[in-house]
Parts: sequence; structure tokens; C-alpha cells
Amino acid sequence: MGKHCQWRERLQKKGYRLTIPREVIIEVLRNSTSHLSAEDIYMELHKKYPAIGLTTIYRTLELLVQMKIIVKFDFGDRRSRYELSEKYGMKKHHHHLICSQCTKIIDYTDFINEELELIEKTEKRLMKKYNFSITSHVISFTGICLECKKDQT
Amino acid sequence: MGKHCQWRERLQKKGYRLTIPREVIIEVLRNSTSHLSAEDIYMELHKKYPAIGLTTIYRTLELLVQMKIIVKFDFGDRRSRYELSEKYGMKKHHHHLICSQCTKIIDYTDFINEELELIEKTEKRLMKKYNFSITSHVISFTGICLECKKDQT
DNA sequence: ATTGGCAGTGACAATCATTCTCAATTCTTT
DNA sequence: AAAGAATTGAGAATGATTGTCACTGCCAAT
Repeated sequence: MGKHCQWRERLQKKGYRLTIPREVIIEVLRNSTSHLSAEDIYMELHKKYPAIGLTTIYRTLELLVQMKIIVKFDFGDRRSRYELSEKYGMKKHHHHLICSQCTKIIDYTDFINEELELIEKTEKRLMKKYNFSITSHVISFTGICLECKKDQT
Repeated sequence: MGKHCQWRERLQKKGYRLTIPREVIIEVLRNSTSHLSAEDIYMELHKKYPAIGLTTIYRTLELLVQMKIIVKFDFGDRRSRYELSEKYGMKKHHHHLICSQCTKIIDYTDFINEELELIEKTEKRLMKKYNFSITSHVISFTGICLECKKDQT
């Protein structure tokens, strides 16, 4: 078992219980190729666990974000999306490529080291200058993907 | 008159009319220190132009985004925010520093050249690899600002 | 100058993701 | 088993955004 299982301990240490919804929501996030919305997760679970309500999904996601077990993203499509944070998931750090037409999102991990180096340097300088504790960053590129480019004659 | 006035030509060339709402919405964006939401703009205008409705604000903003005269941002507070794009505004290119507590947003222009150089290089490589026309990028850092840090004893 | 047509508009209704409320249920610890 | 707290689900409420529709104002052709 790698680090990615320690979320249980993490929750319990804070007095939260391990419940079915929490188990399976994390499971869904782990098995997916990411960027699921609350509704996506609900749909996915509904097959096997019809008893779990959407409200619970939202509540659980909020808790997990707060515990930094998952990360919440806002790509411009008016709904939040979630993915396991690196520490608890198996995915490598990545950034996003967003198609503004079909809102498809591509994760890329290329050239990431170079980016991260710069980011780290920048973070340090910004924290000092603006007295700001930086906890995370977002880098994303927006544009038009191949398929959408084809479509627009 | 600098480039920042050419949005009129831009609209007209596409067959759109120059109307009061369009004029004043751009004016508000130009005079503000940015990141206004649709409602912010509505409030601002309502004093002098009570006849302009919120719907028109939304419609105009959508049009201006489409024309790339303004840029739409989604910081995680569940409402879109807008700023003039560089080409039509006077602001220098900048990135964002977001406080996750009070949602205050700091624009920073420091170290931006270094960042842009890397970004440009990365964009080129990504476009090639993923067959993706990149039109814009977002870099933002999230964290806790000085004031909020103080508050949380 | 009239008219036809369409861009532009505002009030209001509708939508949709998310949050709130509250009563019921399930743990955990006695 | 019982108390007390955490967790839950259904449904209502919220709030930003979008859709509808009738009305207005502008421009071009007659």
C-alpha cells in the first residue's frame, strides 16, 4: 500500500468517521481519469449505490477539499471539478489544456519540471513581496482542440 | 488615442452596432481596477444609467468576450469576472494571486517576463504535440493573504 | 419620408449547480 | 441499552446566469 491509502488515517485523526459514501467517492475519483464534477460522481455511484444522495456528494467533496485530500478546480464551465491531490492519488503532477469550444480537458505532464522550477522560484518571491502564504497554483492553457477546429468550417 | 480605442472599429466591422450600453460597459471596465463581476458592473452603471438592465450586461459581456475585447475569469467564487484584454485596455499583462479566505485578488506583474518566456516556449511545444490552438493562458497562485492569516488566531 | 427588417433591449421567467434545513439514521462510547 | 454526536437524504431555497418575448430604434431600399 502506498501513501495513497493514508486518507483514512487522516480523516480519523480529525474525528471524522469512515463511511461508505466517503469510501466510494474516493474510489470513484481514484479510478477515473479525473476532472469529475459532483454530478459525474453521483451518476457513477448511482448504479451501485442508489441510496447515496447528491447532497452527500457535495458535503463529502467539501470535506475532502478542506482536508486537502482532493483539489477543486474551476475551468470556465460553471461547475466545479475535483481530482485527488497528488499526495493521495497516483497521478503525477500535471497542468491543464482546455478546449474552450467543447470544454474537453487534456492533462499534460510534459515540460512540467521546467515549469515547476519557475513556479517555485516565483512563489518564493511573491510570498516575500506580498506577504502571502501560497498553497497551490494553477497553470492552464485555453484554446481550440483539433476536433473542434475541424468542425468550424 | 492608443490602440485601446479600436474596439469600436472591431465591433462595427462585424456588423455590430455601437450602443450606449456597450460604450459604458467598456468604460466601466477601463476605469476599474479590474475583476468586476456582471453584478458589479450593473451596480456601477445603475447610478448613471438606471435603464440598463442586468440582462444587457450579461449579453454585452458575452459579446465582448467572443470578440476578444475582454477576458472572462473564473476564480473559485462561483461568479465570472471580467477584465479588458491587454490589446484594448491599458493594463500590463499580469497574473493573479488569490486569497482563498477572503477571495481578494492581487494582480502581480513581477517576474512576469521570465514567466512569459517559459509560457511561450511551453505553448509552442504543447500546440505541436496536442494539435491544439492555444489562445490564452492562466497562471494563478492560491493561498492566504496577510490579513486573513492574522485573523485566524 | 415611409416602410420593412433586423439588431438591440429590458422585464421577467426559467434553469442549473450548489447550499441549506431538518428530521431520521448510524456510530461510538458509556 | 441509552445518550450524544456525526452523518445522511429529501426536498426547499439560493443565486448566478440564460432564455423568452414583446418592444424600440436604427439603417437601407423604396
